[in-house]
Amino acid sequence: MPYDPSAFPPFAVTVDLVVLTVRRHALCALAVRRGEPPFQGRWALPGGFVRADEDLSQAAARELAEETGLRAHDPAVPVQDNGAHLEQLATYGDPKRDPRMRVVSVAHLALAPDLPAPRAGGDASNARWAPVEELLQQGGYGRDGEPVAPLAFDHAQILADGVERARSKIEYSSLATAFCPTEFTVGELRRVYEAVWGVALDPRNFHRKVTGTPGFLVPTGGTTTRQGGRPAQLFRAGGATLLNPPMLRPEV
Amino acid sequence: MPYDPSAFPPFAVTVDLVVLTVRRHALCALAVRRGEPPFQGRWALPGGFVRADEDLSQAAARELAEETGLRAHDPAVPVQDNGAHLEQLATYGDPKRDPRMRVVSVAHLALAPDLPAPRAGGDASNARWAPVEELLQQGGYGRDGEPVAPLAFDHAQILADGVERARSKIEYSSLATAFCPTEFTVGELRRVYEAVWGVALDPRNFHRKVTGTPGFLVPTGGTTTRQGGRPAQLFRAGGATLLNPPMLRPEV
DNA sequence: GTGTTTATCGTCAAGCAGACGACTATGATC
DNA sequence: GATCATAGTCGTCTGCTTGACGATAAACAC
Repeated sequence: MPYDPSAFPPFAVTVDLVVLTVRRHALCALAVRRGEPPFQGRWALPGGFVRADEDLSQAAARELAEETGLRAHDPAVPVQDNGAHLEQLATYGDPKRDPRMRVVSVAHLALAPDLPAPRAGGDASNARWAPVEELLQQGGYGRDGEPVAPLAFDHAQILADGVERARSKIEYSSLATAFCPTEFTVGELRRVYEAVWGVALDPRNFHRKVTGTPGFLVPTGGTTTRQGGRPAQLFRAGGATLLNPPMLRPEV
Repeated sequence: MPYDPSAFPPFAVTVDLVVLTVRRHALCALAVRRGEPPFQGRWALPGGFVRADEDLSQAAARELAEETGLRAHDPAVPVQDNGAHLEQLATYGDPKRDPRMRVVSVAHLALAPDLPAPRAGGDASNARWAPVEELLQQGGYGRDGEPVAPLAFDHAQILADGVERARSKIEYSSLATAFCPTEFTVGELRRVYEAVWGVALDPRNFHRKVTGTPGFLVPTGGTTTRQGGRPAQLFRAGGATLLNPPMLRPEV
């Protein structure tokens, strides 16, 4: 099969972002309102076209910065400051997923600590953090009683895949610390697990597990009472990125 | 940002396949020899352009069938007959990964039982099963003393990612059975784990683990002596696709 | 002070994994 | 046919991890 430029059809390639954070004990995702057809006025995942000279991860990092101001982190470096974790999720290329043309979307997953309200081109009403269950329920009613339209395109599927990736990955990695600020307490980390998994964990067993895993948490020496109650030790994420044996998600 | 068709550059989209199998106690991958530039004469992963009306998974299944004659399996259905397991691996889109043009490749991972020698357009010399360490070593010498050229494009990276995916996924899923024929013995399944992980496992503990996990293996009633020694029970893969608690890979 | 909240340490029993002994049922070899 | 080599299968024991849960500690609110 010789090289024949007419032998392949042209595609548009985009990146879509599943940006997750934990707000008020709930796992939330960033959604933006579409300003033009198709799906005008509907909520969608942030994303955009990959530029001609851009790598996929560069495009994802650029979109993330444009939407949230977050800098993406080199995955090889442990999570520090307020950089977000960013990784490729999966690629979606159904021929009919975009009615305009053939679009292949390389979805990425970003995990970020709780952030100020998002901006989308400076317009706050066109971007928001929404609980993932609210975004994923099809045709129900949101917390404010307003009817909820499903996400545009196949973004509900992409979001569901991203949430599932996050849920399973915090089992065996230190990724949950990406949802926390630089310094955090064991209790704050536990509340992240509880929000992402939607379960309640035993504070004593959780404390034993995370403090007993070498290299997972590094004490900073400080303490805080920002959660109330007895002062809690502050930690930073340690160098260990793999949790072995994994944190066990309680069976449903 | 209004819809502007000139706002995005056209891409070529391909699928590349990491097809793994276990032959003679070694994890092997399917490689094809390139017939045209660039990288003419070098080994590469099989793959090809996605057609205009084709989904990504369809394109991957088509390429797999063209190269091996294998039918891909619906992932929702437990592995049966000689269908191969096929799943999306990751997408590679470095602007310079193909010197001819901008190509985004959606790599897929296929796991197959040991197969007869492959064919590439009917020409056996242009397709082969090669041990993955042989394909991944850069500029060394193969088992026959012949110098080994690295794989074309970024295929060494893709292969390495696919191998790592397979290695980690058999820990917590029943995916290792995809390397086995329909009916297999506990020892044969153990040799799959040993080949994929490159370690030796205790036959007694392995037997206890896999036969003690409900729904993982279903006895067919038959026995075989094809491995020599005492006759062994034959099993089929059970409905359980998740292995909990996981099979522990011995630490390096 | 009393109560509430959160953090942290300890105890105990059940389950699982790793190490390894013992026995079984074939084919191969003498 | 006896012996050996090979592979499969069943048990035992020990140590580690988990899940359930009691107890104590250190802050704040009243």
